[in-house]
Amino acid sequence: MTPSPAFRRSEPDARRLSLIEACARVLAREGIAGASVRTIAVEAGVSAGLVGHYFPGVDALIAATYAHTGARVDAALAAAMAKAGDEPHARLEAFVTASFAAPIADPELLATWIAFWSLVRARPEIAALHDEQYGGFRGQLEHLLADCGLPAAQLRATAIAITALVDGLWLELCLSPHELAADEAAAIARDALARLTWKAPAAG
Amino acid sequence: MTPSPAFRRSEPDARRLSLIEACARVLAREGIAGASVRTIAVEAGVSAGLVGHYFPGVDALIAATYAHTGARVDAALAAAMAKAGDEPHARLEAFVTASFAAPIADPELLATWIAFWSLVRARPEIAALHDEQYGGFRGQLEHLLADCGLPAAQLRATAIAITALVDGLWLELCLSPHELAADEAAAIARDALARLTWKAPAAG
DNA sequence: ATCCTTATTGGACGTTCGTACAACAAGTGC
DNA sequence: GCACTTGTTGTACGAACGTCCAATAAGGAT
Repeated sequence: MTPSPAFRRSEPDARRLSLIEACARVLAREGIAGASVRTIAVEAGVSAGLVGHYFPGVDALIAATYAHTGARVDAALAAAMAKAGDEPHARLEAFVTASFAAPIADPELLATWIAFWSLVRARPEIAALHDEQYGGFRGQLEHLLADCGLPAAQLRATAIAITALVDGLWLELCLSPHELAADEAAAIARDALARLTWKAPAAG
Repeated sequence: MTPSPAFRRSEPDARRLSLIEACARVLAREGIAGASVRTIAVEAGVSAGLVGHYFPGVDALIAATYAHTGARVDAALAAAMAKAGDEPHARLEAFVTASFAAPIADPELLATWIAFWSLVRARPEIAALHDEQYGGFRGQLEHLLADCGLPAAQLRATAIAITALVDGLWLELCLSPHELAADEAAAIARDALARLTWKAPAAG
């Protein structure tokens, strides 16, 4: 009979990915405080030593997990926009409301995201990733707003406001899922988007 | 000559408070991962063992720090509202924009706040504090909105949107202070508040 | 079948963690 | 000046931490 192997070799890229996904799950479940090399390794079903084989340190694994998660979000947003067609307003609304539908509105993903936020101040490499992610998001938003005819002078402030709204709704969606559901968050975002992108009222 | 004392006794309440404040500073500087008993004790200028004398464990100290920080925010908001007088719209605007002025717009306070957010999912007692804090904030907001004549049917959604906006702006203020300044955040919040509280547009 | 590459394991290392506790000493009442 | 309370220190302990590395073995190549 064939002796059952004690472990199975993986393609380096596949193993790398499985470690990243395990790291994301641990971050979502236990937060940054519980994301130790051993915990992540157990979650991935491998030995602790293997983490060192694929990443120079646990910090690098966490940073890679951030980058991977960010790419997932970007891809989901791009897909939602592509699905919305060519009409600028439809694309803008799709871009914003996609944050409150699968696969982005996943509590696990949001919890992972919050764990990253908590690292930005203390870890410069995480801060760099954040600036890149946030800048990309706001840049796309400004472009979409311009396509919708928003005056150039209002692009920055409006994009910041919408980004803040989305992030804030993410927060509550994740921290108090019993208080706020994804579909309600989507409705709130849709309404707020319409109000924030209307012609400026006469100053009073 | 008088021998200089090796240490100074403090009133229990004063020492307790100094430990809480030291904990907040550590959370702001290093995040939750760096908030160990020893680090906090050094920050407070006492020995590590003293923490155990005042709190049953480091988790309790962190929870107490959350409660204390929340009370500080509440007090600052109440003060800003009181200063605004009796006119409902002025009170509402003061309540919202106070989040972007001293003492709330302090990067240290915001960093501490983010550290708490990262704990909500993993620690039930922190989740309870969060629900209380968030509920209180939104409750006050709904009350102010009602005073401003907003229809009852829109109170909840509008309060959630404004809270999300404030939280999202806090986030960016703290994570990318070089990208977003407090006064710009205040201006964005003021404008968004006006737009979000206007009469609903005709659908279409 | 044998060799070779290298993914993978498991244990060792020094450090830091949270907690407990006996000893010490500061301040108060007498 | 003495006793007493208790805030405070320092240390000790086991557990968990990140990292390193020699030994092992899986799977493809020949």
